[in-house]
Amino acid sequence: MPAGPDRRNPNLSTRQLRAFLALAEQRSFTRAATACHLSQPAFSALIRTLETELGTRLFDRDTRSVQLTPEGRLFEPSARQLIGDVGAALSDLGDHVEGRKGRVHVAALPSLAAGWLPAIFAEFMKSSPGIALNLSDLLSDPCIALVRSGKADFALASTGAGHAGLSFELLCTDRFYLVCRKDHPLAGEKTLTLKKLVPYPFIHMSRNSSVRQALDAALHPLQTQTLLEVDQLATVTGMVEAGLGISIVPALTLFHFERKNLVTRPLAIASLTRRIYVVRRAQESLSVAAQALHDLIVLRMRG
Amino acid sequence: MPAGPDRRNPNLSTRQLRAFLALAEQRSFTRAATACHLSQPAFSALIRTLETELGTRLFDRDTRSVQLTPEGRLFEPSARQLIGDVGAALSDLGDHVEGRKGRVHVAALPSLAAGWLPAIFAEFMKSSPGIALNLSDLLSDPCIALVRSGKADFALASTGAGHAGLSFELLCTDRFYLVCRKDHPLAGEKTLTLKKLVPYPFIHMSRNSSVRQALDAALHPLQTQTLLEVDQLATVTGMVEAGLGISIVPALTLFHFERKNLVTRPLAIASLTRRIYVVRRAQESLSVAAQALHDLIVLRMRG
DNA sequence: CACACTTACGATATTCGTAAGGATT
DNA sequence: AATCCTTACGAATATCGTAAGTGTG
Repeated sequence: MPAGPDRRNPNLSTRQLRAFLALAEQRSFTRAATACHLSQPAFSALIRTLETELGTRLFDRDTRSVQLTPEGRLFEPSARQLIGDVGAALSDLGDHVEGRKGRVHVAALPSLAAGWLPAIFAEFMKSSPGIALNLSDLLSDPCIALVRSGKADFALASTGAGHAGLSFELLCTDRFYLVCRKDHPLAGEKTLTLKKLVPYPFIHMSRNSSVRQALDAALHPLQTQTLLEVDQLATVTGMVEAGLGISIVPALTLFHFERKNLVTRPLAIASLTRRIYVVRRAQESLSVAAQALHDLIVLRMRG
Repeated sequence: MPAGPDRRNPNLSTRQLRAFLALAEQRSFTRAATACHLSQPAFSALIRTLETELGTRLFDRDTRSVQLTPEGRLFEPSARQLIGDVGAALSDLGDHVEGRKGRVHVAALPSLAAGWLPAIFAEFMKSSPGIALNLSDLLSDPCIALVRSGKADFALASTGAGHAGLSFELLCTDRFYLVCRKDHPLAGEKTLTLKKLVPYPFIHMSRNSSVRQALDAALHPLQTQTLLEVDQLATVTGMVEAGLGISIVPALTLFHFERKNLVTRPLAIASLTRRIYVVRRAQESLSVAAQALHDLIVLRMRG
């Protein structure tokens, strides 16, 4: 027995709908076939197949006239609507694929969000004006949580514990700098070692910040003389500028400390680094827009 | 050069959309292929073709996991909506094709609309409860005009002038009857000839009615003694019953005259007939619902 | 007999399922 | 080793275009 069209799951194609609409408009197989870039018999077969699948004649035709049946007239607005909806969906998808539309949600450490990302965001927004950007400036763990939950496309963070299902790509290794007042004794030291710094009062970031964690790991087992722990780098700036103490911060945060009365000096200590990772969900590709921003970030960082 | 997918007119099929949705739900090529009644490699090719046509990867897959890409997630609601819309359109069309939905607009002569059609309409409405009926009870010319303009599906009328583009199918030949009071001299006549009728005062339908036109054509060149011309058959009934005169009416209108004081007697005069036609647009099929009503009308008239 | 849709038919392209391959756990 | 997706490939199917057929004005 020949397999007839499945009335429950008919296989309808946009070609058939376009052919149907072309014929409804042209009222001529020959002209409609031309419009569809098909030979007339092939076009005729296309219509016949559609009619078979729908289970009804759609056109009354003889050699002299072609016109819609009542059922054809009933179907025409549906077909027009469907073709329009398909076109809209495909156009929207195309816009996203080609970077004209989109949204990227980035989670980034505050130390990156304030100083280093703005220029990149500005560049990206200029080259991709249709793409909306979203930035969550949070500590490392909340950043990673946003990625895990799917709310953020990727994060720029230091790694905490092991995270199954996430991939970590090393973006850069951030070296640390001493920050102190120009009139501080250390400002003129020739070579800076940890031992020389430890005696002075420190202004620290709080212990849950990635800056502090990297620093503590590097200093261990040395103990610093902690004068104050604060949450914001800008507060560190103010405290150091007021002469309350010194601090050690990563290179990417130095823009906070480019001030008249302050000195920043690199610490040539190999172990004293902070690793910044691009964190994303493993086995899941980035959206076109997110990939583009990711690529720009990597390019500007490494290039 | 291989013909790539036309980004402007992509050929998208419901099978592809259903496959996409099945895979998005099942997150497994094997299970989704089974759900789509396809071998797994064939299903895989179907997805690959769809991705090629859309110009983007829709799923991230490896041996361990299958999940939507961001673009796939963007497309999913569209696909779901499209499949739903297609299903709704096809279901609606199917309802019409199978007679569960529909509307039929009939135009019919008043002489048919009052006496003969109601029983047929009642029968049709009972057997096809989902189909809405519309009846325009008008004189022949307006009936035909409704058909020509597309407002009515078909008409039951006598033919007027020649009408290009319309088809006339003889439904029945209506014989004429004398109508008079029981106490009228003609009520007891053995054989009725036109000559015997002519001397009596007549109650006539107005000249633009099909009843009158058929009658005049048959009587010619005889002249009747016209007492009164009225527009409604019911008025004829009243006038004849009041003893003002006699009348000649077609068989299909006799239900108006089934009254205690009246007599109806067939006129065995071959030329005295009225032809009732089914009038419809040539080269245009009737809707399923209209065809069903048409068939019932013909069956009940001729069967 | 001219025009327009349908049917016939061989050629081409697509799609199918089975079987083998490759990657991951 | 087991599982799952991809690739390979011959077979079945569908679709195409050319050419002949058919019916109507």
